Amino acid sequence: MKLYAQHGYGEAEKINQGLQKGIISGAVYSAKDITPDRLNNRLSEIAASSPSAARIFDPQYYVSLIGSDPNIRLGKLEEYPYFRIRRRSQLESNQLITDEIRKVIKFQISLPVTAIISPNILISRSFDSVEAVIAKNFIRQAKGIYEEFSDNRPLYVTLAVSREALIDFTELEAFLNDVTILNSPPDGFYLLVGARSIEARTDLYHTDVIANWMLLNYSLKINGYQIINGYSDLISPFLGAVGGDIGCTGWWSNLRIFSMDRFAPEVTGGRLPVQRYLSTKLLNRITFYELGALRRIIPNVANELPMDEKYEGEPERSIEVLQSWEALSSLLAIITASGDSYKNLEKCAEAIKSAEDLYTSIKARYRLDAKSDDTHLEPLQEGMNLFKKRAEI
DNA sequence: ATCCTAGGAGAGTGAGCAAC
DNA sequence: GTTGCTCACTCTCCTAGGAT
Repeated sequence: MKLYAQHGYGEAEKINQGLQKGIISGAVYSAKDITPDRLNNRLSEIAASSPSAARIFDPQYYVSLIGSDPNIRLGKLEEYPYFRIRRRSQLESNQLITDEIRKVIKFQISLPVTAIISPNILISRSFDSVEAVIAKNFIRQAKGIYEEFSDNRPLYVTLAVSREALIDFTELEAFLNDVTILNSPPDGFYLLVGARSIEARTDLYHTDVIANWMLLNYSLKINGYQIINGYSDLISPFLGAVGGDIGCTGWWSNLRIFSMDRFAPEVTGGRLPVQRYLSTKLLNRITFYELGALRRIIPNVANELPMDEKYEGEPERSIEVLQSWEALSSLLAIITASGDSYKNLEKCAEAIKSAEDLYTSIKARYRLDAKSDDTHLEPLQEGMNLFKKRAEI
């Protein structure tokens, strides 16, 4: 599995540096945080400086149904020619869906992207809902419309699902059956799993969410689709183990977990987050000062990768995401090396087991911050077991 | 234990200006 | 008219720590 940058507010040199260091192999740009003009320039710059890098654009069409709250934060999204606030009832018309897909694809055709992403809405409640019917329509029509443009780049269709909808296994199976018998299938999917909010860590670290997210990757792969997992962050290794092709993560917390919160009216101010260090051994992030303290008593916590030396004290802001990319890409390389799901899953199990052991030895000597603790391990373990049962591996 | 606000830094923006 | 620069300001991010 390869890693892409999930772009957001305040790009600066982060993506350039990630590509130069070879710790990411592409980037997914977000319409909200870049003007159409600048987007075009950035994509061209990357094409020139890193010709082999994947360059993709998420049109964020799913925001169209967010509602009419005047305070929603659309950022630059409104400057895009295809974007308009819609009501769900409008999308019950097949003709409108056709037109919308065409507009979004037409916009991307002129960009120096390496693949096209066709739009979709978010399935927020259930795979058995009006929204899901609309979403299936977006999926069915995409390839046919794309063929009008006689372009030869791969086409990915957005599939955005909330964790609530994903949890229902029976409905998920029925949905997968529909999607795997398409007349004109796309090359793959740009898969997003939405949490209710950015803070709730347990929202996605939940047995059924992990199991079914893995199952989506596994089933789609078996049916010949490529899968780009947007905002997958530390769950990527588990998705890559069972067939996911790409994982993505970015620098802010809203680029590591997908949530419509990103577009909701702003709540309050805040201060910059304490900088964290992604430990591949713990399958989690800890604060830079925890790393500093633990290094002396349990040196095993460090990844032994080049970026470690930037964490002697508090690192520069722009370093944090590079460290995340470096650590995650090395973890992905280890876990998904064999290309065989069964063997990869054994690697995952080993990783969880050694993380548990490491946490045990830390707990005896040091008290960790709540977000740095081991609560993610159990749902990962249980989710993986449930996945195996459901996929009959 | 939970809620809520203060507050700093980096990046983007646009006006103003100078050089060509 | 265009380009490139500075400067002051705005936007966006987020959590520590005081208040409840």
